[in-house]
Amino acid sequence: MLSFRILHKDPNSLGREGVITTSRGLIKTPVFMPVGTAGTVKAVPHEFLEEMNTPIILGNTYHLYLRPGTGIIEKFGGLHNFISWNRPILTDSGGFQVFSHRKLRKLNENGVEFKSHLDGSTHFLSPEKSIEIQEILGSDIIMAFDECTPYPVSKPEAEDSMLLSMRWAQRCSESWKNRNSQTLFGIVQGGMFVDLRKQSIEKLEEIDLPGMALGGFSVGEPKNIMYEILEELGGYLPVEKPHYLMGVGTPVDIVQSVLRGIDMFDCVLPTRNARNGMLFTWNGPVRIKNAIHSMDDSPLDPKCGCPVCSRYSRAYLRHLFISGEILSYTLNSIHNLHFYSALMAKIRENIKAGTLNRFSQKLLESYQEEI
RNA sequence: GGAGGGGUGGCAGAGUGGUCAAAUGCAACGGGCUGUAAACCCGUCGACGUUACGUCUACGUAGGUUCGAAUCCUACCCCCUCCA
Repeated sequence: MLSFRILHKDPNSLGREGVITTSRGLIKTPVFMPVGTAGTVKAVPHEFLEEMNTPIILGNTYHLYLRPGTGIIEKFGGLHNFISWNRPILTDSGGFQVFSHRKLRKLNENGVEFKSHLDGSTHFLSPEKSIEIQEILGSDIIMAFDECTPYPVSKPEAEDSMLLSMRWAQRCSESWKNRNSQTLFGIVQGGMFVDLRKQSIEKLEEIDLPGMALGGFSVGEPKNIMYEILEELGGYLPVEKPHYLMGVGTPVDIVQSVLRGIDMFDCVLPTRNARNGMLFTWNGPVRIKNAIHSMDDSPLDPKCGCPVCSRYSRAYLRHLFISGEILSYTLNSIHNLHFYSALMAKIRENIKAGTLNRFSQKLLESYQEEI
């Protein structure tokens, strides 16, 4: 069971501040959900996620199904018990792997045959199978199995793909059994075509799932296309349901999307970039391996209250990264996730205060991006 | 004292007459990463000219052979191994 309540609306935009209630805890929105594909937010112990008030993390159906396999997770009574995380979990359906592993799979009306990237074995994922796996995982929010459309695609291709995803969403809904303990979100597709996207929203509204996700963005399209489409879709999404923009994004992407009515985000960026030495600060990105930091005894971000910034110098963080020390990945990830967590808290405060536009402007200056 | 092996770009290490400003790895420097096949990937890396490209200086030192030398010859300097 999941309920969504909007507490405040930004007077100057479609931004909303609210709360999602699940049986495993509250989720203040707008929220950023760290990605923990294989049952771990890479390099970060759960304790740190809890300390920085991470309300919910992601898991991935495809990856967990391949390894460790549903048998093991079922024996533990679900993913929460297996990984020892008792806050909410959202699992992606495997739809993103239809995109990211597109050279290793064959798609037909019934579903997708994947050739495992681990051992070459073949596995068939259908809407029903994805839901069945997600029921075994026991995640609080489960996602419809969709085809994440690549970019670029022609309009007919985008339409076919969207209609397929909508038929699959219907099948997901029909096979969704644990309606009391798990909540199913539908996923809007339609490539970069606004009319297809609107059509997709309408079809999902007919199925009437409790949450509305937008998929198929940040797949290589030019920077501003997504903002423009969100702009058009903002007023079109069902107001009373949470809006989840999948796989997005940069700090600027997130604020820009909140302004256009998005409530939920996930992205590998803070964790992957952390492991690759790119750190987010309130003054913009820092590439910690750059020579300029080699003697710098100041903290990564003096405005950041995270355990890393309160204790370690830039010079030390650089040394750890350059040396390939394991601790580097952990400290960098903790910092970046803390930054994202603080970013979302600020976004919520600014919605309450009606100052989200000003906040957005400030962030743009730090990240020197153009809208 | 005798016998043998070797000195190549920051390091390791290929190359043994022209296609060599010199493979490859590491280091260094810069960049990328958006529902995670990512502790990954890409670029630069002798100097000078913005770049295509050109010029110059370079494979221990000094000479030589050759149209042409990191590669062949001579001398010298240094290092390593084995034997006494």
